[in-house]
Amino acid sequence: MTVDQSETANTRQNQAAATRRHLLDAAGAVFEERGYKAATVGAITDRANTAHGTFYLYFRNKEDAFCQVIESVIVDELSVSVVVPHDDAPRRAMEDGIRAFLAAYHQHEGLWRALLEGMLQSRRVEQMWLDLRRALVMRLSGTFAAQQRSGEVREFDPTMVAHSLAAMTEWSAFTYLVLGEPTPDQRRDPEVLVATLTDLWYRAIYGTVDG
Amino acid sequence: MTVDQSETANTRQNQAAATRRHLLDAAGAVFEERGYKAATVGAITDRANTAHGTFYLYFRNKEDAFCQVIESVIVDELSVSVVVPHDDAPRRAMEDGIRAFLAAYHQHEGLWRALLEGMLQSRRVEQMWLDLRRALVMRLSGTFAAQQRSGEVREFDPTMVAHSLAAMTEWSAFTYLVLGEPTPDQRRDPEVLVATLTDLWYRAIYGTVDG
Amino acid sequence: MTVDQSETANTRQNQAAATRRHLLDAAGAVFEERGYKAATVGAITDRANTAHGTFYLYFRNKEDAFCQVIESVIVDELSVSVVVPHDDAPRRAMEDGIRAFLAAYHQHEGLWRALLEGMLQSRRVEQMWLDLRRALVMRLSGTFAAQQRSGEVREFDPTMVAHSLAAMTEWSAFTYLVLGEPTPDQRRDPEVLVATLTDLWYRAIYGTVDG
Amino acid sequence: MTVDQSETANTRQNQAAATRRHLLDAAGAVFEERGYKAATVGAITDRANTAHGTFYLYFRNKEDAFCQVIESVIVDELSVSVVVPHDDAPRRAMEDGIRAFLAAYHQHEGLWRALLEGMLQSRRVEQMWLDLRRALVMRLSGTFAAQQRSGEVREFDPTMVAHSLAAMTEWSAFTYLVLGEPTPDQRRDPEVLVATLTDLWYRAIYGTVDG
DNA sequence: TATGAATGAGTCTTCATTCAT
DNA sequence: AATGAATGAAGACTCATTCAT
Repeated sequence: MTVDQSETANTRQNQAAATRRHLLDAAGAVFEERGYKAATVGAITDRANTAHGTFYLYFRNKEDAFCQVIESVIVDELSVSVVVPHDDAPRRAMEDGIRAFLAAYHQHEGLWRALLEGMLQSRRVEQMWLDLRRALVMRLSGTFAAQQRSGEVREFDPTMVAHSLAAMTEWSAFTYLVLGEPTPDQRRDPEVLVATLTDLWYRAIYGTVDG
Repeated sequence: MTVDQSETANTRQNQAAATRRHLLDAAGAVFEERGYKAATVGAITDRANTAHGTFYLYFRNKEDAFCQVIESVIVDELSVSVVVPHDDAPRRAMEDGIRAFLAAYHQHEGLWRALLEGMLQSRRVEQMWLDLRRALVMRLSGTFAAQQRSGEVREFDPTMVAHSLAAMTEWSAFTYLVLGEPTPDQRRDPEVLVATLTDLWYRAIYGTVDG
Repeated sequence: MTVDQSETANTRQNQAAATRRHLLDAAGAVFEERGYKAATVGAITDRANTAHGTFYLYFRNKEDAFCQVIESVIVDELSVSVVVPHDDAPRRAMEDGIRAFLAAYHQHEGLWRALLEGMLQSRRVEQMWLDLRRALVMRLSGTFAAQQRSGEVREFDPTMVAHSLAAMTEWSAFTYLVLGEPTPDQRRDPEVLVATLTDLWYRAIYGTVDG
Repeated sequence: MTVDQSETANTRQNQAAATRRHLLDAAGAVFEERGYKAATVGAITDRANTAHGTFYLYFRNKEDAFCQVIESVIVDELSVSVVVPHDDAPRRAMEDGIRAFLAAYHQHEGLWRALLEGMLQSRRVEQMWLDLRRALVMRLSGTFAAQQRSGEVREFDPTMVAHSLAAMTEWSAFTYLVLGEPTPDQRRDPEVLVATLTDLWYRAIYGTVDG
């Protein structure tokens, strides 16, 4: 292969990568705006300034494109939000983790909404979401178990508690940030939710019950 | 109006009521089985043994039918699960309320799933769901506020805590009962979730924090 | 059910039957003109003056429509061409059968062509065609076997001979009538083919070999 | 032109010839497996390990490639099967010719099927097929005419009989070998067909009719 | 009140072919 | 000679909704 061919190949690869990027960005924007079902391939290619058929050069179908969007957009950001407990400031660690998660959520509200919708309509999206969630819950559960072994926290079923706290966090975030609950008219302040959730998490793990 | 006419009218009204009932039942079953989007008017009228067009005599459209189904099926059952605190056994009251809610959920898993889906696709369904939810959260919030005034419980933002605990409960229920999380292979035992949630609720409201 | 309703129902049934007829006729014409693959649902509904969706009220899909066309158009006509041997004039009976078959072919040349094409592209069409053909071959084979038992004709494998004579007849007809072989420039005269085929059939069944 | 250039040119030519060969082989395999319409240019270039665009360096389009495949694969083999009558053993000569034809057919069943399909969808393929066929029929017809002039065989229209016997042979072969008729469940034995066809050919040409 | 035939907008997907490099 | 990214026309099929009877 001559240098010339190599350069040509490189140029083309870059072009292709750019096209893929345009499509992925366009797909992200369209899913964000319209949700899963209402997003159409036509809207994506229009926004990406490519021909309709070009879409199928990079994605098998809409489902595939959606999964790629989620993976490229959400998964990365979410990994930041892993709760890393500091021995000396457990509450602070929790708070940071929750804040990071809510920030990731806030960043792509429409996409989370679309993910929820897609999960209910596509087996593959559901699986992707479940895998994502299970990884988080299991990491959390492992942390709890370790803390139990070292006597830091009381006894409880680490998996069920991790599951429930995770549920509280995601669904609170969704209803509060995306849907504007529980008081629709007011301004959202993510910090209010951070404070509430951190408090509940902390009580759930470290708190004691009087009676 | 003669007696005869009146009787005829009555008969007609009864007929109509029966038809409406058939359609509502059929719609409930179809939404339960297929979800919101995948449910078709044809499937509903087939199951109800009515003509396709009859559907539009009783419902403005699919969205309307879904809302009526939800209202007739879910709302009633849900009202049972309102947490009514007894002064003497607050934990027991909580547990009963949570158990009732999970039971209602368990009863109509497919419908809850469809509700989630419909909420993400139809403004009106979203509104219905939000109204439903807000009523619950506000009732809960009011109870908390009252308990705070009487000194039974510590200080916290009653609305935010109600919102978050409700979120934990519904989303735990959905992921646990409908999606089979967090451990897909095991049998679901609602009581395990009841115990976990009750514990977390109780700690959230009545627990104290050591440090 | 009142008389009025019955009349209404009847009127609608007639309407529907008419629509179905229009679609079937249109489909026949379109398949005749364009062949199987090139025929489109749009072309059919355009010609039938119905909406696109109406097509799917009467046919599951294009394949289904084609099969219905073939069944309504070809099968009937073909049944006429069954060879009914008269004891006293076997050659005349053969000739009449062959002539009838060629006439049926001639009537719907494009449709036969489309049938051939559809058979190669759709499992269901292939099956329909094979069933049609096998019935003919087997009837013929049975006739030959009977004639052998009564000593009218020599010994040979009745099924294989029936198969081969049928093949000669259909493929001769196709290449001669539809494709214009073997001498493309001349006028087709079906009687020439009738004479040739009758002669070959007769020799195959009743002829003797000198050496 | 220097020697060096010439050698380079030669190398290039060989490369090109090799590429063409790869594409032709790949096309043959793909048409054989999938038929005419279902074969895609992409499948061919994939199998040939060339770029998609390279296909159009060697063929004007799919139609052209198919014709070239047919010409390179079928025409050669078919020329073997020409019936060459020996004066002393006419029946044996016929049998050998028929056997050779069936063998050629058997060798490339999928391709014959594709040829039939292509012929019905492309004017140019139809023309190629007709030319091929007409050459055979005319050669046969000429042979018959010569035999008639030398008094070896009876009087008949040599072209029509050649046309009909050819039709019997090809369509028998197709339905028997490719489609598995007339008795789908049994094993195919080409020799059974050879025997049947030879008998019918012989009777058609050399037989006499009693009455 | 009930019927059910008819509508037609809306989407996905495939693939032969082109062309700049 | 070879590449492979891009094109875009074409067609099947679904289904909520309407409306004449």
